[in-house]
Amino acid sequence: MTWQAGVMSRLSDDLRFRGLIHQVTDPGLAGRLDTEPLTVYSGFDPTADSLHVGHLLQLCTLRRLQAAGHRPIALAGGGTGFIGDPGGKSEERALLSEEALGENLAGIRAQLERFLEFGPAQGTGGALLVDNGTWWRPMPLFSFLRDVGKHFTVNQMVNKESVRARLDRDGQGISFTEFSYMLLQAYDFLHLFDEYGCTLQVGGSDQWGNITMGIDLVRKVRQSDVWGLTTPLVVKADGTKFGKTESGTVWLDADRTSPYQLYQFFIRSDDSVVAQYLRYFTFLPHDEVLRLDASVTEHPERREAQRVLAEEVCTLVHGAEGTRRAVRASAALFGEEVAQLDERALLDVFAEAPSCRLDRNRMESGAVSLVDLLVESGMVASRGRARTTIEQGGAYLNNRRETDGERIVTHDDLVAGRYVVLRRGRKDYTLVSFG
RNA sequence: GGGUCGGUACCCAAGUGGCCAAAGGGAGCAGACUGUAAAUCUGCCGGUUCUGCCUUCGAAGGUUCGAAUCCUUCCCGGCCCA
Repeated sequence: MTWQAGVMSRLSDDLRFRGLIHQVTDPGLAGRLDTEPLTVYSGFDPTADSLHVGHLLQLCTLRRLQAAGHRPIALAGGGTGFIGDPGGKSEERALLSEEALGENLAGIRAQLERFLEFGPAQGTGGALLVDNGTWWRPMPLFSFLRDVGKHFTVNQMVNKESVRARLDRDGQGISFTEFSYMLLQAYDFLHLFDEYGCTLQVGGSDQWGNITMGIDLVRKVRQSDVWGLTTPLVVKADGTKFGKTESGTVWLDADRTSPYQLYQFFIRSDDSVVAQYLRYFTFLPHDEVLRLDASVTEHPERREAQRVLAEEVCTLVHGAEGTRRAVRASAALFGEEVAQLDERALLDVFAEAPSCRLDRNRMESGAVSLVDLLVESGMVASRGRARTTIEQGGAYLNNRRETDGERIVTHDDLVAGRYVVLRRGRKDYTLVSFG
């Protein structure tokens, strides 16, 4: 990536416009971001083999920085992932096995590549992916205690919010291992400073304490100034944690959360947060963002901002083709005339939406009732629940409400010769395929 | 190690021999209203072959016609003492 002063000069304005700056360690940082290329890092803990939408803000922020000419380093915590960050959790974390960690790192690596341009060779301006396991594993305990531990007092460590929370909590402790986490993260910054000239760490607002410790360490040991920037905590309209639904985490891995499901997650965003999400998670020009803001105010029923948001994020994460299918599947399912759908549209739906296969012969012999369908497709947990749902009017076959639980599914119900669209409630669809 | 209080359904939390599949709240689900939004109101919220039957109140035994409730042992946690 080439150095473009013109692009970079607008970076701080862009970050401000998008509300991405929660805290900075130095008021002068904004100006610096606009005038000189920096190497910046953000850490990702490999607690699973996929990132989830909770990581989206950091991913997008690094991407913005890179687009403006800075060099991003994604730090995969192969070393710290062994330890566990005590912040944000009320309990001690289970340690990861070495194999699990390796798999997780591989999965995350692939996803990072969707957001950042990794250079052909390190040091040529492309993004870098580094694993802190490479320096932590060979680190002798004595070196750690002498070279890292010596620079911190337990007093300041104990005063960190993340530690306090654990100390104050009755019945919970914090292990020495997790207590050490902040030292590891602080040293990571020093290491990246030494190796790559990294002078900026960005992270979520919960990382503030860890980031400042790294800055202190670099200052003490190298007499150099480095900086930190935190982004706001993303919350849902009700103030709870972003990224979880009733059915669990929204992953960036298509095998865990399909493009359709990701698209649906964002299209359902509340009016009250969509403007914010648009700023955080898309790269649309400011005037387009403002236009969509107005659209929410003037014609909320069009859900234009939600549509654009969902499409943009889905494209970023899964690419144009996956998004096309997600949009098409959504249009098909949420449109009225399921019976009219052609095979091609159904295949898109089948590929994207939750689906299941049932035995055709069983259906042909008249042995599959609506209750069976609901239970066997996994949409409800028990036959009792299925009956309740049907009685309450929450069950639909091919988008037509059915109120008879014993209703038998016949081949007359099939769409395109083998499918049945099952729906529970307003927006929960499953495509059932016979044979 | 001693004392003491406690472990109830997804979470919080009542219940302290029968009227308990177990109050209440939250979460969740469905419906109405809508815009695949929010708010509100209504219903559901252990399973089932459903006026019954089965499984559940930390675990295992026991007392009793009958136990989430009483007894014994054990496991886990809070607090206090050592």
